Amino acid sequence: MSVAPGIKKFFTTELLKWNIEENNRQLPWKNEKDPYKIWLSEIILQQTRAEQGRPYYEQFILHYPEVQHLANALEDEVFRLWQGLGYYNRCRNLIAAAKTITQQYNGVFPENYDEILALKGVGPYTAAAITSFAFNLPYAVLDGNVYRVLSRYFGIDIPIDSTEGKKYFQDMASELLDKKQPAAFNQAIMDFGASVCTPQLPDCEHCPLQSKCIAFRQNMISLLPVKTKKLIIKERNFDYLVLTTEHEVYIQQRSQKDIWQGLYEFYLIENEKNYQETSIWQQLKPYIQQNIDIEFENRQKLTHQLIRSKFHLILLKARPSFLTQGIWVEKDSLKNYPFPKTILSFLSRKKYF
DNA sequence: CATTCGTGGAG
DNA sequence: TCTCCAAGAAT
Repeated sequence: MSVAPGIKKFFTTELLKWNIEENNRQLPWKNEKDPYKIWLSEIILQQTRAEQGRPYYEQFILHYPEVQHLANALEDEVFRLWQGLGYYNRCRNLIAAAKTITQQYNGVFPENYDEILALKGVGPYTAAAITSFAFNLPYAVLDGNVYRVLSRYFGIDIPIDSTEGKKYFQDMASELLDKKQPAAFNQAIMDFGASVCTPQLPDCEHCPLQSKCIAFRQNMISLLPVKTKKLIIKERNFDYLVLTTEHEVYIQQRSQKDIWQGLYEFYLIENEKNYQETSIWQQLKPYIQQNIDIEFENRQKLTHQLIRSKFHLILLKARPSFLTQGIWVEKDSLKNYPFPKTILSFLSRKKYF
């Protein structure tokens, strides 16, 4: 890192000063020292805005005040609490890690970096956050905020989504880290990125780092950080057969390896121009009492996908014998199962359920 | 190493 | 309506 020492010193000093003066953001996990609660908040906050994650964090703490409560909970119940947060693999890993801590570590949260990193769902960022916040160990966090702040202040145009960029910025963050107060430094740089050095329209006017910020001086703020990869949006068409009998509905749990893993849904036919030409429809035909075609349709824009879902409400005379992968549940008990937003928006109309 | 995983806020 | 992207990790 060929930067004048004075520039680095200025960065750390001003950042910590800013943190003391402007640290008035009231978030429940702020200044928390319990590693369990820090871990929980960090998993919830991965790729998630603080205000979106906050109510989930509060519910989890309420239901599972200690790690063994989480480890012993029913999986569907935990997924119900996670419902709506997205990235459901985090939830599965959360449960797995809770079991590891409870069983392998006898309920005591491990205190060193490598053991914490080995927990399911914990990567370099989360391990650094937990060790620094809970135990004040000198590990520098590297998240979206840190990439942005460092790339702008030091004027680095190495793509942050490249292998080279990851190593470069991690080394830089580690070097800048105030080893005497890693918790405060990590907290400061992330808060600063979230509230001053924001992705769009950063508040350069009131920025304490402005005078030495390369991006500001060279009018490069909007160009940094650099990313190379472009998002490719995949389009998918879902036809949901909402199979019902008089009192029951057929639902099935989504398998791994795809979106919404672990959540439930109705019988799904994907990417067929006409669902009534499928073999499953031919099998269903003799059971059908009433078919309300395309009762409800919606589009869900995901980060990497555009999903168009059509819901076909179908009343059957009886349970077909060939549907074995899912379960039949009382219409009233649907609220006990976790569903993706697309399904919930259908259910929320409460016209039939 | 490139791809994939949700949802919602903001401009 | 469209785009970006958020306290990243697993595969």
